[in-house]
Amino acid sequence: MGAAMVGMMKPPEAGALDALALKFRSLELDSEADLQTVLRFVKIREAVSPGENIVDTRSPRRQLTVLLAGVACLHKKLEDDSRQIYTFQYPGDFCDLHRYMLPELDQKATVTALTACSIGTIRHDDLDQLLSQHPKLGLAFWRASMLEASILRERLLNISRRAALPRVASIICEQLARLEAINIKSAVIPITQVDLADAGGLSVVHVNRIVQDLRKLGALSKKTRTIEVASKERLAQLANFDRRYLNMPDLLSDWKIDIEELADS
Amino acid sequence: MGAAMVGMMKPPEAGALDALALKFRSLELDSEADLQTVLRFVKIREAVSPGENIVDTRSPRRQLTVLLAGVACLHKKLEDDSRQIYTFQYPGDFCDLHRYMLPELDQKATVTALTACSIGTIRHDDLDQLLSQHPKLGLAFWRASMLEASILRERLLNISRRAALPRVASIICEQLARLEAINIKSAVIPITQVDLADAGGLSVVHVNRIVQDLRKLGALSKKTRTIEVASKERLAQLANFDRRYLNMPDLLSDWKIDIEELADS
DNA sequence: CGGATTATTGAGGGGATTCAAATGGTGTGG
DNA sequence: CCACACCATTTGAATCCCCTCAATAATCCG
Repeated sequence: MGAAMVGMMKPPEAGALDALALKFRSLELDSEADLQTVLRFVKIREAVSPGENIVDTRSPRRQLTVLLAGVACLHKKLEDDSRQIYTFQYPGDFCDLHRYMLPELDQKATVTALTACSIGTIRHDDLDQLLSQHPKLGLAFWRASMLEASILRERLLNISRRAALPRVASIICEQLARLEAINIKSAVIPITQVDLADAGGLSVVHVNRIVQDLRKLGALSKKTRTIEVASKERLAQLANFDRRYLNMPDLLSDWKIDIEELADS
Repeated sequence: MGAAMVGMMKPPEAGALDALALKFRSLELDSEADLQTVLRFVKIREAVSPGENIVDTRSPRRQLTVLLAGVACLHKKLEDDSRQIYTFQYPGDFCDLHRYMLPELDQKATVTALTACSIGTIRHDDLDQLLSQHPKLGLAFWRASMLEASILRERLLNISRRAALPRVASIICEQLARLEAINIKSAVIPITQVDLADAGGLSVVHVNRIVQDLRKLGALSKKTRTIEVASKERLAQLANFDRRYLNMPDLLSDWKIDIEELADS
């Protein structure tokens, strides 16, 4: 509908940018004109298979990458070749904003597709122009970065101070909430136990035991070997999950919010 | 010198904003005019004693707080009243940017003075105007947020995947580098072992043992009971420290950079 | 069908925790 | 100026959560 409003011919890839448009709206980019302008600069790239890198140290540094479909993760390999997953990325998320603003940063951090993904790119040159001509756009990107920081803080807290079970439960809750926010209602989290381990700072073996505990406790489904949520409420309770750090509209949500938590703040 | 260039009377608190000016320059805010404009909107507040909150849930939500002198930390209390320190803050750092952009976020996160601090504030209303009239300012704040995210990622990685000794060593390295970046050359890190524990996700008892190990290994000074760096090189080596994530100019620095690390990236 | 990745289960070890107590340093007030 | 309280630091002992190692299913993909 957005595209129609500005009277453009629908391009063949119509719909491909819906996720990105939704993202910008959630970042409070109010101006429909600004939104349509930036969308026009997105080039849609070929699909990426699971396990392939979307952004790595060898990628050209002259463009911003946007995830349009699929699930990816930002991660880094350590000296002992263990892996830390910083964040999971969903349709609409920006993969490498840090490379645009602080190009010297995070040389080794890479983005890898976890499922089949499709991506778009915006040239850095174009972004320079867009930002100078549409200042509101900068504020939206800024919000995106702050949201990422908020997610990192929450994960830091979980890894640092919580036991394995609430930790794993929290990560699953987050993914569920983020999937909901982009209208993906599936109870299956498209993430392996290996990924959970690398994101949560646990061994795969222990994650497996925790997952089985979560199944016994009624939070996850016992029927599959995948991560399938059986009871969102039970999971959130075990995780002590407070989704406010994700800064999402409550519209779609029927999460239990702890009343006293709200009251004393 | 900056203030003189625009022909202003030097206010009584001349020099108080130097740290903030330095910060903005490090965030690549090139325009001296923009810089002077924003500095003019900073109100200097009274001093804050160690242990007192600079920003908490009861603070008015209508202003941005800037640390002008001293050391503070952004942290959050958990349900079991343990504490997670997200980041340490130094002169020039913004304490509560997140409250400006995403006011619903991180309700419970507070900023507390670790040493005697002095702070400044900018009203959110003024910030609204400043940002719309000086778009470059928004990019600088955006960079500040990305830098914070970078620091969070590094800490996440440390806590998640490294043993206690390199973990503690890394945190100390970071503080040393950040102090250097604002021209504070002291080898004493103004942080207690309790703070180190809360930042590193360790118990105080264990941090103490690690600190003693670091002293035996020649990284910290044996002469004091404070955290005093005896050998920056040794510490960085034990920490496997790569300061690039801090995005700092190398000007002031004589840190050893691992050559092969640079070569293969 | 074979190779690779993921999931699962068992056993044993270790790093960090918790509990408990003593020491040293600092500041406040009598 | 000392006494006392408070906090940070230090040390010891016992415990436990999670890890590593190892091996076996189950699943996916070409």
